[in-house]
Amino acid sequence: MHSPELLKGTLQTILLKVLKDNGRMYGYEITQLVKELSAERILLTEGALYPTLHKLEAEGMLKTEVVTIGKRVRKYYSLTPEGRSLVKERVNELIAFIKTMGNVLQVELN
Amino acid sequence: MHSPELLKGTLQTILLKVLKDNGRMYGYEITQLVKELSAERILLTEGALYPTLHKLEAEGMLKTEVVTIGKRVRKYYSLTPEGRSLVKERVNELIAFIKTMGNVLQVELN
DNA sequence: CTTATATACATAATTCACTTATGTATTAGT
DNA sequence: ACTAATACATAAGTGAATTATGTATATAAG
Repeated sequence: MHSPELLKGTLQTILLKVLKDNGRMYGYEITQLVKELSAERILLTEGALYPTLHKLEAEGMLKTEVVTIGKRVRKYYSLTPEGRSLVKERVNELIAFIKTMGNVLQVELN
Repeated sequence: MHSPELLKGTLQTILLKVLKDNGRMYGYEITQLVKELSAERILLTEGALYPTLHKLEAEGMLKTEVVTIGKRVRKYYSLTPEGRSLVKERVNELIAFIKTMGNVLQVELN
């Protein structure tokens, strides 16, 4: 498990990017995918996940579609066009940040 | 300038690593070096810098030496042996985190 | 010579993205 | 029948940062 402090500031980027790569997904599904992609090292908490999804939706970055499976409700999220621009921005920002850290810490990152 | 949120959790690592690479340094000197190494993209604020240096000192990771230049006081910081182990840990932790992010976001980091 | 900027430290108040805790309800496995 | 997994949501609390403020010396510019 990575230090939660390091995770700070990366949650929006993660959500937007997995939605870009995988089309529409629902909250719980995202937690499972991120868990898998990170080899158990990033375990998204619901207290952070849902409020962030709601926020991105309120900002018009995500749109939702509620689907009922039996008696169970799933809320699918997908990117809006504005969300699509935001992903690129956020991912580039993170890559730039990581490169800067490489320079400051004088380490190779590959 | 990088998003301050991304910086969170990296400050201790930065301080420890520049002290490891450059021997003893004082606070203001660290801010200038980090500014230079990051091409103006990481500007350490005093409100974060000094309390963090004090905390690392209190934990026995750093030792200090006060030097008077004219009427000006400088507080030099350097790593203790325990600080030296901590740097390695912290840098490895950050590298691991960055690799995980690369996997989750499916991006190349070099 | 005086005014602004840079150097150099320090700490208190505030912010905000997260964690932790709690709640509700359905579905599947044993 | 019970437990764990699935699936959502929100309120309370935390802590590392930002912002603001304070003190003081040194230097450059006009």
